[in-house]
Amino acid sequence: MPVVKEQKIPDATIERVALYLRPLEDLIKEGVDVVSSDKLAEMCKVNPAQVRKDLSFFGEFGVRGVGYNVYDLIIEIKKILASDREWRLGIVGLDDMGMALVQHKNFFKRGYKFVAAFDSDPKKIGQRLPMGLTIQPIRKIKPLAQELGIEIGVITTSPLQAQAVADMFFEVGTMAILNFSPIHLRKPDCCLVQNVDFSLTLDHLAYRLSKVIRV
Amino acid sequence: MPVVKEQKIPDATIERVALYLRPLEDLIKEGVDVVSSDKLAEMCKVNPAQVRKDLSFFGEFGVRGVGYNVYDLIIEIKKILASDREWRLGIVGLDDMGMALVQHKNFFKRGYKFVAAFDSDPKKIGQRLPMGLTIQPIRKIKPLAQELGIEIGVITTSPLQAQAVADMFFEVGTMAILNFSPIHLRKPDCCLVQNVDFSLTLDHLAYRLSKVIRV
DNA sequence: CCGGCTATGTGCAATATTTCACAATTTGTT
DNA sequence: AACAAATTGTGAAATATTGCACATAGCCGG
Repeated sequence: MPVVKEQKIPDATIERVALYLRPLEDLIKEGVDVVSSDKLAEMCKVNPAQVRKDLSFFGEFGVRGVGYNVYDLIIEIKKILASDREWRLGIVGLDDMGMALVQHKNFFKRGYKFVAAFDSDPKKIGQRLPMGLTIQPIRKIKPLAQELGIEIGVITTSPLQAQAVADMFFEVGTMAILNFSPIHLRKPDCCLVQNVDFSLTLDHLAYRLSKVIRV
Repeated sequence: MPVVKEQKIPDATIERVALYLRPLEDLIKEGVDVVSSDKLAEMCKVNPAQVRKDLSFFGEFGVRGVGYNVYDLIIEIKKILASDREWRLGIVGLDDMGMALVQHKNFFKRGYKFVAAFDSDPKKIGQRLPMGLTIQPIRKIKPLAQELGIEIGVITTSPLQAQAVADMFFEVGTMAILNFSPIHLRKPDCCLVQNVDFSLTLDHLAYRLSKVIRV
């Protein structure tokens, strides 16, 4: 009887559980339908006990002596992550980064669907995107976010505009922002902001590289 | 007498130390030249003791009763992260994502310099980029990476090409890859791969959002 | 239907990270 | 020169995460 325990779930666990998804999908493609924690752990370069413990936070998905049914586990993980449904995204800023995100095929596959696109550049407004969207002016963010039920706002504007754009989303009930702009966004307590900062990623890589080189 | 201790430094510490950099640079712009761990912690939404402990892994940079000199601390953090020098990057794949990265101003400011660009699309080869680079064919990766001393390879190709491209870099001594392709790259033990996967980021955000909504 | 085999789920120990709390040090004031 | 105020650096406690090790449970062959 799988029961979700009332317990604090480590952030790292959520991250790993999301990570398990892609290898599992690869297994499906290969026609494999049962996988052990050992196998999955090896594919993800983590500890097998960790895989089992991670999953056990959310229920009992395996069969002792056998392993996990790959298909079922994918379904369960999607339920856990709330990615067993469609999420409606709006994007602001359609320079190269924005265009790259809008066309990103994995988003669509995983149920992340861009339902509106906004830019402040008059030259861009009115342009059709490959995905069938038309670029809207910034002033349409509030009405459209509300009308279309945008749940996640993706911001790739300059840092100068980012806060104002985020505030517009917050005002009409969009509670999550994926922020590519290098600025710390102020936000209401109930809302979520997830920053993506490639400079930080490169800083970390450079740090590790400098250690390797020195050795 | 600042001494770097022989001790394992948590990954999270490295990440936070990199994070401290931007607020510190903001302080410089505002003309502030001394900052306390409390102030810096507040700006970064972390615990003040954590700021002090993080820095203390690398030396003693503050003055008791006073705080940290902002300018000096920036210099020290850059030394810590090995971002007190130029890093030479090569990028493979110049669709929107690649173009966005090449033009990313923060990279340049932080010393990350693209010295070559490669693509497999014959239509793209020979094109000049705004940064003064000319797009080269894939077969030039090995000679150019070697000749130009590329230290970090940035891969934004399709997953089908990513492994082959990574291998070319590894073969000529490029020891770090920043990988935007949704595939787990095989690598020699001495080399580093840092993956960037927006689907995972969105999965995590959607998870947190679903908790907030439910409450 | 029993016994052997296998791989999960989990209590507990080991490790790692964060936070507290305070001694140490500097500056400024009388 | 002594003292008050401020803020660092850090040992030690508190908390969190990871990994081990094994009891438990399902499967299969005879």
